[in-house]
Amino acid sequence: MLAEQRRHHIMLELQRTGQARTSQLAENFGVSEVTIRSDLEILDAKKQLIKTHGGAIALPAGSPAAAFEERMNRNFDAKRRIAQMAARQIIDNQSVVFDSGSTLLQLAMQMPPVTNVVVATTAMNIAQHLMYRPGLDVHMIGGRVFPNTVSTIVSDSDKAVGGLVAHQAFVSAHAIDQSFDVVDVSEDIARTKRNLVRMARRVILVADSSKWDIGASSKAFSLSRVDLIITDSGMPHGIRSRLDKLGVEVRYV
Amino acid sequence: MLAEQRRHHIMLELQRTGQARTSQLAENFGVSEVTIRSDLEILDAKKQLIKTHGGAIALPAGSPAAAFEERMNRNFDAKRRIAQMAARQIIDNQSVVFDSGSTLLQLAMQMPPVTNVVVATTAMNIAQHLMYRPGLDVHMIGGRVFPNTVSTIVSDSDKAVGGLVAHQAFVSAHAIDQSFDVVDVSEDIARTKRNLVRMARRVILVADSSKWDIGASSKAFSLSRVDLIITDSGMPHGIRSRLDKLGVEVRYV
DNA sequence: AAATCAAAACGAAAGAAATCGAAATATTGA
DNA sequence: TCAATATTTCGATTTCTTTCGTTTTGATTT
Repeated sequence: MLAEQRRHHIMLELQRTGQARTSQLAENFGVSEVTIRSDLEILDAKKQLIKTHGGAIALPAGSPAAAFEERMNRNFDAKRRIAQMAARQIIDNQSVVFDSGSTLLQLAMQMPPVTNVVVATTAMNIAQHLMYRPGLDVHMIGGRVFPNTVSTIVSDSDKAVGGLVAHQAFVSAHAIDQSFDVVDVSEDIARTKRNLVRMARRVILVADSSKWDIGASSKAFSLSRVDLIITDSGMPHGIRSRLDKLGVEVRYV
Repeated sequence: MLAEQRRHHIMLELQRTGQARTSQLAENFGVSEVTIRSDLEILDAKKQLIKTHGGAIALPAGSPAAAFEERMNRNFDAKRRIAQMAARQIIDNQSVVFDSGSTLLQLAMQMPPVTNVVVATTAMNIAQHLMYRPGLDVHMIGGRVFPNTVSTIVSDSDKAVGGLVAHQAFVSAHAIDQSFDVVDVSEDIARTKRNLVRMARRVILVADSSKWDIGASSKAFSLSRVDLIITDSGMPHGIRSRLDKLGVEVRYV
């Protein structure tokens, strides 16, 4: 049986029962568990299922918002620690820009009490989390709404927040490729991140270690444009030594 | 059963009954209570439930969101009928602007299937309702976020959607005073409505009859600027006869 | 209020199952 | 055949789960 066909059958099984165990699938198809795991990883990357410990579960039915919630849980612990460290960078009387994404939502949820801070964001869920907090002035950056991340696509940063120049921008990465460029799945999203970066004097990148050395189609900006990288220490050794030589401040949590 | 799926089922049980006991869950899933407790701890850390002695309870409904729900239910039937009529004004290949508020959210929820329609709105809840719909291009109009209505305050319409000129604007009223001006509680909100109206060639006002002949501090715009008023017939007779003489098209639902 | 008691929760340690990384081997398609 | 892709093997690591003794909690009684 061809690999592609086997993956299709995995999807069928998953749609039938809602879950599938690695061990079970390996036995059924007569291949090793490692092979099944790589199948699941591929299907997960295509957002056709959600890989879990021991197997995989079907995507939550209906709302893609539920799917976002599920993805929020991935690498949750690393994201939380990264967000905690990032939150400490925010001080009173500052204006900050928040990108969208699960790590940034975590950051919003962990934000310490501050006074007179302006937050501008493209993410609706972040705006809704922060808008009731005292001491915060929350601005939604307008643009076309992108359902996957519940956030807006920004075409031109000048018009974004009336020419606001922020002290700091907190940006996440979908992936970081071999030449140390922050890349994303579409030019729209890449351009948005590029514009957010342009809005701030200091750029802080938050990225858990699963993002390193992965390619994607559209370049957003180079790591050299970043002032501080907050990540966890789970990336391959080669990456880490190159990163330390780059001259950008890196903090491992 | 996979661990991840068990946690999902715990959430379902919690949403159904509002609470769950550790002992009960352990028995149902056939695992030890320690395992259930670790599940609850993980879910608690993700703020999906609140762990208590003996089990867990569902998250309390957010108070400000609940207040909006409350407003939504007031005069619900009239709002729904008004929204239905308003929805019929939207046709293919148009661009429309939606104000925020409960009647407009109703309108978004009742929107018929259309193709190639651009919707620009200041209301985050409306944007989130519409963003998954095919045939729609949803734009969030940026600005400072106003918690009461979960929407943005627009300071300058020119910068709002890159100079978008819409075919129609659907605007709600907080109140309409004796001189037939649409008025609101703050200058910020009034200015926002004024800007939305300015963005469109045709203005449609949706207002249930409880809004008539009530004063408020800040004028948004005059009724003479409106092309079509959709309301129910519950207002005082004096108002209605004056309204019919105004020269603006009025539909009663 | 203070004392009491059973149920529940916690901590640590250990066992089992599953995953990951890397290198070796097999299969496929031009 | 060659190169690219798929698959397996194997040891190290992580995650999940349970057991058991101790501590905490919440309700009841004094």
